[in-house]
Amino acid sequence: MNAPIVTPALTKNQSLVFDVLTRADAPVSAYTILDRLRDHGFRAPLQVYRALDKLTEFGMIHRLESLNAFVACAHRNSECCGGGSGHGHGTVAFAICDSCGHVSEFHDDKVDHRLGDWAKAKGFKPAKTTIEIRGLCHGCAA
Amino acid sequence: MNAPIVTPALTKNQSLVFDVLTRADAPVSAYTILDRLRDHGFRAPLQVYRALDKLTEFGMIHRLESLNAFVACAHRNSECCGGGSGHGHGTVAFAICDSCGHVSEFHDDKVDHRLGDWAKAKGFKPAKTTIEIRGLCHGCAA
DNA sequence: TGGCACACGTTATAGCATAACGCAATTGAT
DNA sequence: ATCAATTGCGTTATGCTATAACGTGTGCCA
Repeated sequence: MNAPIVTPALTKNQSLVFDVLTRADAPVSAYTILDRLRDHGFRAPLQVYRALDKLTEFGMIHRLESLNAFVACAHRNSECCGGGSGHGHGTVAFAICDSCGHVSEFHDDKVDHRLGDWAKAKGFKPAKTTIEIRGLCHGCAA
Repeated sequence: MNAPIVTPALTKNQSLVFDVLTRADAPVSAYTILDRLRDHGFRAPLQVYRALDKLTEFGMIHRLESLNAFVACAHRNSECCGGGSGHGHGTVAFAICDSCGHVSEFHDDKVDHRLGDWAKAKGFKPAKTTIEIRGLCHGCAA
């Protein structure tokens, strides 16, 4: 059932954007990505957004809705997030430190099932689920 | 003019904004609220945002992060969402129909505890948790 | 070799949110 | 009463986030 997780061949722009995200230790906004890629020829937001769209579609990055920013998927190589077709496992949750910006990505089957059960009971067809916990990480809560 | 519902005494602007949200059958953006209140003297986004901030603080409305829009709290009169001080029950989740825009607000203790347990295990101190399921409601999924 | 799909580049515009200033009304302790 | 602190209000200006609409180039393959 598992097609090997073929990382699709990325275009130049997609690689550049993905690189910025993998190097970052915190979420990065689209416009910050743009600024960091000006030296590589990026001039307009659309160049960034188009790459972000594709990378999201590939399941290689995530958008943090409460931040309007993006992170590389933490579950490298495992069938974490699923791409366009055969989704990996379900929803991913994020714990975001409001102080240092660090993001922990995790998955919880029980939460997933619980929300799925609610949807089933209501006849709601989920397409994408967002779970984001804002707060203070262990280090910053000290 | 309609007298506002009970709850904390609202200022005029807060009442007007809250009214717009209670009348709406779908989430409303700040700028849409602004447009709907021009006849009542609203001229600038800040008038809306300031009211929204307060209403959020009072627990009377919710912000939908994945939509950049706002809804009135569905749990009228019960101490659902908690205000500045004594919080009502925990996190609220939303199911948002991408077709008709309808939003169902619900709460699930198990999900709440589960996420709480994760946080406790990691030493993460949650401040605000967002759970939003985008998809198609029963009627629209037909 | 013509049509298609897709990435790319550019300009312009739309939509969301806050900074910084000053004024007015309220409260509440002196 | 009066002053000071607080809070809400209004305005202008600005910044950040995202997409529309147009056209170009390239590779594929029927």
